[in-house]
Amino acid sequence: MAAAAGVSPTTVSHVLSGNRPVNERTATRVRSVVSRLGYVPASLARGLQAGSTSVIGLLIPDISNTFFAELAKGVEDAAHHLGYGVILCNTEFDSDREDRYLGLIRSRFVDGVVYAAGSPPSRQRLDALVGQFPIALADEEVEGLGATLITTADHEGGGRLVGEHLRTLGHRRALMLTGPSDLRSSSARGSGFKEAFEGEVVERVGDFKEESGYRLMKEALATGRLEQTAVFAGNDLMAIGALAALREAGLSVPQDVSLAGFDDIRAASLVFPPLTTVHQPAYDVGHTATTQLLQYVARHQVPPSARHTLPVQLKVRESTAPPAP
Amino acid sequence: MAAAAGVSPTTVSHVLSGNRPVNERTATRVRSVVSRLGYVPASLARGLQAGSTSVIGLLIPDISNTFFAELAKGVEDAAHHLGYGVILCNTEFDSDREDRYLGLIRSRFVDGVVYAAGSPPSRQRLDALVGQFPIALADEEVEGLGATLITTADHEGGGRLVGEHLRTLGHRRALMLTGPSDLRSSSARGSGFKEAFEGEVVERVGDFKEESGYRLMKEALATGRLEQTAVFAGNDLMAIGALAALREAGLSVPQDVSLAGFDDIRAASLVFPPLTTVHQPAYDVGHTATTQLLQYVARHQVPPSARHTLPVQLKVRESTAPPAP
DNA sequence: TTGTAAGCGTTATCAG
DNA sequence: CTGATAACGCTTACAA
Repeated sequence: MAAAAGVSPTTVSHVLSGNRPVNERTATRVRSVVSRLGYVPASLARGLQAGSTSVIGLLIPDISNTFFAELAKGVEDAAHHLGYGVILCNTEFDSDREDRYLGLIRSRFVDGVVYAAGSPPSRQRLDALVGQFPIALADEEVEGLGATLITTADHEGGGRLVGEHLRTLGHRRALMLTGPSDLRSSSARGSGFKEAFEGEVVERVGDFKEESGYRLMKEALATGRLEQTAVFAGNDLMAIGALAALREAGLSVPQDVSLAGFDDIRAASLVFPPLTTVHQPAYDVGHTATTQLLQYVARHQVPPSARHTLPVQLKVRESTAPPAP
Repeated sequence: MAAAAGVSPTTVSHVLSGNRPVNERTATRVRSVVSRLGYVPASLARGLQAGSTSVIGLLIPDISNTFFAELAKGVEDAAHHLGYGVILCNTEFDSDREDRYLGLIRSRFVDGVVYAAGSPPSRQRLDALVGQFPIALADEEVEGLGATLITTADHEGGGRLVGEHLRTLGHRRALMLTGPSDLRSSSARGSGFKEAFEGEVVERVGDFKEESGYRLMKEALATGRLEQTAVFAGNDLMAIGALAALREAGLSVPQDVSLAGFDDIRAASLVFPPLTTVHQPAYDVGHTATTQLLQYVARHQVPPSARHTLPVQLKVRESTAPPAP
């Protein structure tokens, strides 16, 4: 490239970066050759020299889950806006896969990480990174981790909103279909709910997947007549599973039983009946986490501890109603 | 690192790569230092030396669209399986953004690209790349592009399936709410449909977004009584929009009008009534495109022209029925 | 205003 | 069996 323009690589570099003045004639000549040849500086070489890649990693368990897809969009938007690329690390809840990606991170292919795959086995793996590498936890916090940026929705507040809502409607006995008990997001939803509901709550533990909502609901139904008048599912996916089980059992929502979810994924408003749920700002979580992270990454600093809790919103739709008399 | 183990960098490299025999004692010592220090070779330096990054780019318009999210998952799975990472390039249908990402590609940050953002303005931008850079087109082909790998679902066949289905039910007049006319996928669905339907078809052109389905349906309804007994939307999103418009107009599906979509996104089976649609193997499209692409990338070859058309499947649900007598 | 040379952290080649 | 050296393609002192 330099040869083609009859100048040194240095000059080409400076023409392109504007890092030092270049004679206008020379610059023009260089630019014309650059565009004729379609030359673009090799980002690897540049990154090696600069000690940074302008790319961040996004670790999530499942990109086809609309919640994470929204979050990913927020991350990508923020990153793009600040001049960073995003490398997609889909773990499928698989620890081998997560390991591989953590390796990629430690090989300094990325300048920072937005970590949204908070399943517990991740902890030890993360430990090695945190404090030495810029990480922002999104959506899920990881217990016992050192200094980190944390951005989550207000899970506890959301649970509280649902609890109040059902109590106000007149429900006194509720069934909770929770997510994994070792996830803070899951337990926080539950504790918020129980605190506000004040009535009798029976818990069944699932895993945030649709199938577990279905199965748990089936099990609850199998014991005979359902004792509770309301069901609070740990997330919308589980609620949708529970809805199917309820329908199969000939129970109608909300006449026979009220049902509420969490997340407000797109499907929640599409099912019949549309689901009462807690809107979680997935996009904002991703966006905020990324903006926070990059603020430090750009200055070559390891981020400090800080927590951002984003507000949630109760969406009352048609799946909840007063209990049958 | 090398110093800490008392050997040369060369030896460290060989211990880690296994590229040449190393004395077992030396190797053990090196490995212990490696793990104590948590050393991982810098991928940038490695990539610079090797002339490849083991990362591919995935260009899509919108990761929060479930179709693309599924496709992305297929891409990521295939890539991961073959030892590649995926960098997420979400264009938001924005050409500036696409340009930035194409720049990233031309800077050789990636070894290849899966391109699934086939909006027409992309063509000239792609031209500069194709033939010099490994690209696989997924889901959407771009007209007039040179040698490329193309993987799409059988859009035309899918349209045909819907056409036959509606004709068999007894419909003779249909309204088509199409996607952008300059997308092959969209026009192919339409031509397949018209060919098989054999009846009278009125077309209205939208843009594959939910809102356009709603608007187009509204417009059709505004002209007075709907002349057609069946509506074929270019994709499920548009069908869901149309469904809302129909509902608002007091028309019920499928009693008053039959409605079919395309894609079989998750929401399609969740809406009420569940949508008759064409299942498009989004995951497989992504997976196939990536597998094909990497086959050449791994050998440092530019891929030849080849086309893979993946079969689609008609999912008959409750939104279609014989026309009212 | 421009060029030369060092160095970023690897791996391949060539020696020993 | 192991080490020195060059090279990957850039950017940035340092020189001219």
